[in-house]
Amino acid sequence: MLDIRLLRENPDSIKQRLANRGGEHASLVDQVLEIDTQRRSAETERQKLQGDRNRISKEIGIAKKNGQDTSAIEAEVRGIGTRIDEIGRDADASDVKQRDLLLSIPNLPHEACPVGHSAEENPEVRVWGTKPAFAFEPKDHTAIAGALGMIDFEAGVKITGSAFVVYKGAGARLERALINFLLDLHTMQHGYQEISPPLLVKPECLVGTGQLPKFGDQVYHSPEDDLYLIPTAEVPVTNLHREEIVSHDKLPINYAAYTPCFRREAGSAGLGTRGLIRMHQFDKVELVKITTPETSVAELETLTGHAENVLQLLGLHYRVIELCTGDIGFGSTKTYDIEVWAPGQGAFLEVSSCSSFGDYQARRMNLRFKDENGKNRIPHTLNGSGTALARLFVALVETYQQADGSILIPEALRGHFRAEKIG
RNA sequence: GGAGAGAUGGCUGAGUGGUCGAAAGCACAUCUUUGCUAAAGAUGCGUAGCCUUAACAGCUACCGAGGGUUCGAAUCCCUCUCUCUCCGCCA
Repeated sequence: MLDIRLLRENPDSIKQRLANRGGEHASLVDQVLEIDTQRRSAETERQKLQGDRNRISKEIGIAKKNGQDTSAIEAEVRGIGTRIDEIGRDADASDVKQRDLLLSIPNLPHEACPVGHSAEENPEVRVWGTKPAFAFEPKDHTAIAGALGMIDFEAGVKITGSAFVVYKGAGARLERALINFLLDLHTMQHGYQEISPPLLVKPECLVGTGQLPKFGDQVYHSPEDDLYLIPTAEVPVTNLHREEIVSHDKLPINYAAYTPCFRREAGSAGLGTRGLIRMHQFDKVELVKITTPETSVAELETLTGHAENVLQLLGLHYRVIELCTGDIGFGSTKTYDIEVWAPGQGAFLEVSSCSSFGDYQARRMNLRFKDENGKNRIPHTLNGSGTALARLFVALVETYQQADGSILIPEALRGHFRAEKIG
């Protein structure tokens, strides 16, 4: 959520920066400002009337104590009360409307975020490693894992539906080894505290991180309980401190959480046609940071480095790209995507998206921190995948496939997998 | 699921219709004093909004949440949420 004061003071520069995202946001800004004017005038009027009522009511109390008749003055205050109700309804309605509008305006891209219209204009930041060479034609992960009995795509469809999958045997064990490897790396080497959150959350949490109200159709919902299945651990973990004022000496807060993630992927093309690449349910280890505004830019680099370290340790070729203003997410100010090379696909797959949200999420969830001077300020929130599991699985299987159809387990993972190869 | 108790400021805890945004204590901050590593005193010490300002100040709202009664609600009524205790059930 943007600060209404920023909008009041610099509406034109806000519109300009939002325009870099593409899409039509200027009229939303105008609407908010119009409502804001109405809201404030109603609010001022209401408060003046409330002040009148308080003062006169106090006089009634005193008069009654002195045994005086107060019926006339009571009638007067009754009239004020009616006015307060009327004006109050207007003020409250404007308030709700203003908040709704603010919640539907995306975040401002950071000054450092490259300006561009679409994914084609995302600059490549760096590349690590090289494409592995094969003495044979590398196979697709569905073929390799299928042959080894690691994944049963048909069973997933049978018990749930398309874009759900059943891991079996070495496949399930590889998935579990990866989870443990990632959690151990981030908690023991990178200094994150491990969190194991609920997978169902209240709607307020999704409002806090920005999925609601705009993207409700992408999230699974249980209407009986009004609970949502999390699309990412970012939601419960960032919301751990919703409505809180944390002390400055607690910052930065660093959390790592493994959870399954659930996404409806409504409107996504190609679902279920490419093995593990786009699923309704997938595992992910998520990194979340809450920082001071002064350190968030540097922390985004650190966070991205932690995610990259995963791929480096596993010996997987990857590149880092920065998303341009036309491609960054709704709440993000600046985003790096990490894409791992999958030889069987002949393509890079996005396994991590690392973003700084500035104060956008924190303002939505009323998260604040008390600084050294005792002032309440709004912290910055960041998150990044460290990393998504299904696509990491794909890259790993396709990169380490052998001519005989077996899969070599990279050195760093052997302690967790407890074997050197599959097949 | 059943029965009971409760929810007040960072914490403890008073307050059952009229200067209560809320006593007192603790904690915390600043200052003073004595002095020595502890104590005494003074002052300050919630959040948000509105209106203003150079700044201070002022006004309004908030005593779990929402609604109601009333000229006036922390206080009375209703609904909900949560916590605790006991019983039942369950992993």
